[in-house]
Amino acid sequence: MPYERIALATAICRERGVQMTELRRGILELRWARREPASAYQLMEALKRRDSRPVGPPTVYRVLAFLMAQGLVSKIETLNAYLPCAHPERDHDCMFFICQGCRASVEFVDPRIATLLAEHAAVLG
Amino acid sequence: MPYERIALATAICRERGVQMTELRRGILELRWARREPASAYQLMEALKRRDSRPVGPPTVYRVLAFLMAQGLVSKIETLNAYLPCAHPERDHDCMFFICQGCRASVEFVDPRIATLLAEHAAVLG
DNA sequence: TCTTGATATGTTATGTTATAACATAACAGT
DNA sequence: ACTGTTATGTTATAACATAACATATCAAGA
Repeated sequence: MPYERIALATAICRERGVQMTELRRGILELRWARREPASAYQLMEALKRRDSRPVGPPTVYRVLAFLMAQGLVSKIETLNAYLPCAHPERDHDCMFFICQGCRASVEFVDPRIATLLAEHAAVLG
Repeated sequence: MPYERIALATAICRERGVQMTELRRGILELRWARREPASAYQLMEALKRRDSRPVGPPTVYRVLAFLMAQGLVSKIETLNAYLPCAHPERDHDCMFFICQGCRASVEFVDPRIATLLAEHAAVLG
């Protein structure tokens, strides 16, 4: 299952003319490997453990920025942590619930909410 | 206008049996003085300039935590910054738009969104 | 008004998250 | 191979936040 996620992500990048590099794939794989949000520094540690290739914070943040730009991961601002995004192929206004007990996450999408937000935005400016 | 905000906040605290101290009032006033979100460290600087009373980060964060608990300010997670909350008397699921150009903020409330979120939460667990 | 327990603030140090600035490497098309 | 673009490495530091412990202030009863 994680493999299919990676294959899909790779295909999407190909189609968009951006590069799914080994580093980016590695971090995306790490992200799909666990269900809990992971911080940039946790991912940095995990990557070092897995590949014994040390990377610095800027590298990790750049990769996360790229993956977010492609809709492959989302940042959970309240946790300063990152989650993989289940539907990168669609334009995504996805939202997440995070269990306060076990930190597990569930993604969902509701266009009605986006519509309501857009209405407010239109009224307010 | 800001004065009324402070008076209302003070009354609310009184009613709830919690203390609206000088420090807390000072930070809340600073928050109402500007329309843009302000970070904890910016508030710390502003307070020092105004009162020439230096306070440390823990103090500021504690005051912000208190004000948030009372519904008097909200944290904008994407900015690590804080905004005063317009309706502390009501139980508040308020949301904000922040202008990416000028950083001005507008608060709004929409119970329909809260309802939709609650529905999803119920379905998902 | 003195004591006392609770609440609030001060202080020091450090932990955590994120980015600026600049150097090097890998890649894609010619 | 050459060259412009994209990606990554490296060093240092900025920005945000809290742990742990000390002191002060308040509120209410003896």
